Amino acid sequence: MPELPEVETTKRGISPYLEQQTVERIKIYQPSLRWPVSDDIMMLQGQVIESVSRRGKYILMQTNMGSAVWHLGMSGSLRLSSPGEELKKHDHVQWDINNGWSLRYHDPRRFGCLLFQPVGETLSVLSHLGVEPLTDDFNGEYLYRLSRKKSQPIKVFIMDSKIVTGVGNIYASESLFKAGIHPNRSAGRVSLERYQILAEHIKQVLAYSIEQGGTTLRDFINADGNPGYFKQSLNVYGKQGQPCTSCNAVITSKVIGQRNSFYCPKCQR
DNA sequence: ATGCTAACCTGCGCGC
DNA sequence: TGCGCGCAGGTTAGCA
Repeated sequence: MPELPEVETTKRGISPYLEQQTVERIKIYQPSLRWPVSDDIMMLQGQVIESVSRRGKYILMQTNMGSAVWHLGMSGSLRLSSPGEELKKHDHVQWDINNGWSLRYHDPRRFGCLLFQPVGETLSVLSHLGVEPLTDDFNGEYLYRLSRKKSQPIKVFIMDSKIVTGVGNIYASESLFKAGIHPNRSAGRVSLERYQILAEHIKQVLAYSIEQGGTTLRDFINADGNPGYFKQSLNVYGKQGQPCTSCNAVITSKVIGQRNSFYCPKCQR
């Protein structure tokens, strides 16, 4: 489920119920996530959540005793539950909040994580991240500069979190389609002009999806977590065998950098 | 330094 | 209905 827009939507949905509230109790039902949930996380019990923020696809909850760093992996979700709600299969972590709500982490595949970050430290998973795609630091010049002499496919390049964080498999395919760039083209052989166009499309597609996700915010607490908002605006993702919306050529799928990739062989060069 | 692969897991949909 | 297979929105560690 989670690409950057879903993570941002989650953050916006839960933060009003968490910020300036006290974490009364933390329950770990399944510590075996991508990395084991450290006992240190228990230090956050009794602490006030000063802020909830997002970095790439990570959600950070800051207190005076340190921060929780969450990642939703492929199948994770963070949502609020009310006291009576029974625990579901794959609910791995629960934080009881002093306002009566509980924060639940649910993740069938357990590719996500909950890490403890001490005050004054930055975990390596965060310190290695590249720029945020929705800031001015992310632009065509930036991509052009970092891609020189890189022979890897451009799709792999823009999905590299050390370069730019938060561009997942769906939006990589979609933005390359909009920019008319073949996903297999060498990153080092794309012009500045085309990188400028690509950067704009990445920003647009992410911002648009966040906007769409925002429409489900009002029922976020009880949301089943699958708004499906992006489905109708997809041009190539999952559309192999179907005609291109622009030129009618057949959309192709191909594994690039271990991930299935979708593109129009005619529009994208 | 850089680049590629394997690995972590469960659920779902499809073909037989 | 049931079973086996392939595939899935992510990302790091580790090896070549």
